[in-house]
Amino acid sequence: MLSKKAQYAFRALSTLVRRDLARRNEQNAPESSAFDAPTSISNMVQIHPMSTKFLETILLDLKRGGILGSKKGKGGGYYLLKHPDDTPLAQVIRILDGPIAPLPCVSLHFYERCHDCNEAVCGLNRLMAEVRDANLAVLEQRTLSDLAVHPEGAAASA
Amino acid sequence: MLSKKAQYAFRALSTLVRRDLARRNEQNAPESSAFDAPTSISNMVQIHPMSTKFLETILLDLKRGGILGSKKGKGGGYYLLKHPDDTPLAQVIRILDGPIAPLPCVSLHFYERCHDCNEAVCGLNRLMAEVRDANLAVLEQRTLSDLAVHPEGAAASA
DNA sequence: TCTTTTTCCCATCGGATAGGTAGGAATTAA
DNA sequence: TTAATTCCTACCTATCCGATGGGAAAAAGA
Repeated sequence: MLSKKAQYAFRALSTLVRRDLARRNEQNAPESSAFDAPTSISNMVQIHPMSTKFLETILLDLKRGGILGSKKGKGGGYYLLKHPDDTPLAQVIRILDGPIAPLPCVSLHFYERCHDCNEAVCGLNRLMAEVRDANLAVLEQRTLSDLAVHPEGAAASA
Repeated sequence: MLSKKAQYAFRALSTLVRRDLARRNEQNAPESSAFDAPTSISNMVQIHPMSTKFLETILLDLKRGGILGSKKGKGGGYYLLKHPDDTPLAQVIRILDGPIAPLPCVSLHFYERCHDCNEAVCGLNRLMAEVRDANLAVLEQRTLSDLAVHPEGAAASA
């Protein structure tokens, strides 16, 4: 299960993505994220109500994780460092929740040796690697852009 | 990530599966699990070293979950209620760790409404349902039998 | 009947983690 | 100078994870 951190992160990111895509559209500037339109925490909380302080720590994590940039002071806030298409959901989850794999011994980014089994012949290892791959097939393919897409062109936000 | 409970469960189950399959093979009795060959906790711990007391609670969970049967007293122990082919890994995980889905609002067996989003238009909901399906494609298909299979006919256990 | 071996049940416990809060320093724009 | 913002450190509380202890109940064998 995703932690609250990851869930809130996706909420906040969906706001940033929608703004980012809208700006690109109106400015007809498909390349490189601009640094001029940061969104403040208080702004994000207005759109998706949640604890301001908690969101603060989450956005800091996303910044340290290389997904967001920030601008301090009046008019400051956070912005996407890359095009939404270029940040897979897997990256967000790894930053906030750690490993995606169901076992440390099959994790790609957080590997830890399994001390009481031989990985080459361990049935569980092999099966959980399958599960990991099934997850990654979705989470590395889907990106922040997909967060903002609504199937039937519905208007409400989420 | 799987809990230790689930990991230990799979270890213990792999012992039961191997015994079960071996017995079926030598007795040439393909139908219905026999009730005459229970394996005790102390026996399982000898094969896969772990806390006896902890394994006790795990096996009790598996029994309540409908996977194992038990026999008390001298010569007693636990045994599979069904053919190993007929217990998907998903069932084991649900008993010990709860939901497989990454969010309660996309869980099939542990569904909980998502109070601050409209599921019909929530981008995250839709994406996490994809993740859930990718997981289930493996975990409902693979069974206890797959736990006991070693790819290259290696001899060591795991 | 008595003893041994087992499952079964209930209570507890220490440490870690999740989720969230508090207070203030540093930076920036107006 | 002031107001708005990010940034940083520390803390807090409740829950859960992993594990243990002490028996009661059942069954088999001597």
